[in-house]
Amino acid sequence: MRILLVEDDAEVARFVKKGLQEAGHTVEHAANGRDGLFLAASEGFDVLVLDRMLPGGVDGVRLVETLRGQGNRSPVLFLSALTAVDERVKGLKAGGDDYLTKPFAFAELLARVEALGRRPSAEVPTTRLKVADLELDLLSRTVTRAGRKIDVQPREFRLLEHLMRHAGQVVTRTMLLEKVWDYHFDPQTNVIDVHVSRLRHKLDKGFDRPLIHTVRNAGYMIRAQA
Amino acid sequence: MRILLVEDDAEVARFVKKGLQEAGHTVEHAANGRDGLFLAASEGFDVLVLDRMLPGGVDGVRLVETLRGQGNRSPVLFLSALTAVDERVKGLKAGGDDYLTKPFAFAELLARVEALGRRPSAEVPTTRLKVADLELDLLSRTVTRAGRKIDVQPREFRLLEHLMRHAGQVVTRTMLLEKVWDYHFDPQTNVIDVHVSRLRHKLDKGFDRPLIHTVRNAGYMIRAQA
DNA sequence: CCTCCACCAGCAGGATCCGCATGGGTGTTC
DNA sequence: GAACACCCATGCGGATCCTGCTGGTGGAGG
Repeated sequence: MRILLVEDDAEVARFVKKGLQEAGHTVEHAANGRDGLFLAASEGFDVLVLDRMLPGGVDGVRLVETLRGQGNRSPVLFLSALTAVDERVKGLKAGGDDYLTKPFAFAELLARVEALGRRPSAEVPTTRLKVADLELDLLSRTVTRAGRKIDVQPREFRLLEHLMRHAGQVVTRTMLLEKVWDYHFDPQTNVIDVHVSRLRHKLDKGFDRPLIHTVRNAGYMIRAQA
Repeated sequence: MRILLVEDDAEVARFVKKGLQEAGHTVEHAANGRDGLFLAASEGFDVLVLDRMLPGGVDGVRLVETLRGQGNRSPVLFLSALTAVDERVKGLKAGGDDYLTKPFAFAELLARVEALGRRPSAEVPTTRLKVADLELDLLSRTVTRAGRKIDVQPREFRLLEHLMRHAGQVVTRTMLLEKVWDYHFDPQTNVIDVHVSRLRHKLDKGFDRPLIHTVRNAGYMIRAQA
């Protein structure tokens, strides 16, 4: 399960991250709201664990509200030292799904995170993928960036879909050949390069922040951050 | 929102039920696990609020496990006097989605119940159309009849989609020209006839009950009945 | 029986799409 | 700094796929 932890207290963060990883999950950590928002918006996580109070403008509630405004429905668990009922209600009303107060037992945190992750897995067929301002609608087979429609060809669509389903992760050429081309061998040509190039041309042309990134000697990755 | 409350303590039950109703929800109440299970299994609720301890064999955890075993995924909030972390973890692991310990503030219960109800209600866009044993999956752009995959071309797909969206209703040629071909004039040819014919060939060939019906001097209609 | 409407097979034009090769650029290594 | 590996972009050619039209046939309705 891919989990995003946004927590400024380094000690708590280390503790939680370690525990979740030992339970077999993948954990990304951000130390402030701005970074957290960025990651949450650009990559797909199964669960977000947010500190309610965060340094630097963007606190937990603000973060959730922004995400929900963007149509992001990832389940959110708030972690907070604020025990007052009012605070908890505020967090839940803002779009949080659960609220756990510090100090907490790690076993309970884990159980709650897994409970949250369980739900959406009850297959809700994703109908649209989103990375930053780039959206891909599986139903209408439509791609838009910053609201503007972009025409892509079938193969390009499959390629982009695969990249977006693994946003934030490096996708190797071999994986692409398998999943997008159904090739189970090396075609000895640069088919992939060509299609990536064409996608780039259509998606990133005219935008200062490119979304498709090359990872030398590895493959490609799509995400917001440069 | 339809909420099922399973709680043996009459006082608590009255209090919770009243509060939820005042917040605009519909509440059914069962005083023991057996009744609760029966209601939950036979009617559709948006959220289940279960007492962890219940008289008479079927307690909260048992109830959830049974429901989950039946494929019921309704979100569950446990209400319990058992505050031990182990107990909470047990409830969550059994398939519960949240766990609130007594005594609790009603405002928090309400916020949590509404948080639980929020998730699945996020509008589920229709992703597949179905007429008799014919299915059309918008996501994978796939058509199957009686489980067997059928290849259709893009235009045929649009045609079929439009027919199925108006299953049981006559669809005129003019409507089809407008919606499927984006023609706003009469092409003076039998384009439609041809495509309908091709669809028929693919869909109804080999089945005794045809789905596509001609309505003379009117148009076409798709439906199960002959 | 006659007429009109609908059906279907075949055909051919066209457009789309895709993959390859080539030449240029950039980062890396020695 | 030179050689190398990796990656990028563009143009081209081919092949497939798709689509719409024609024209003859069948059947329903009057």
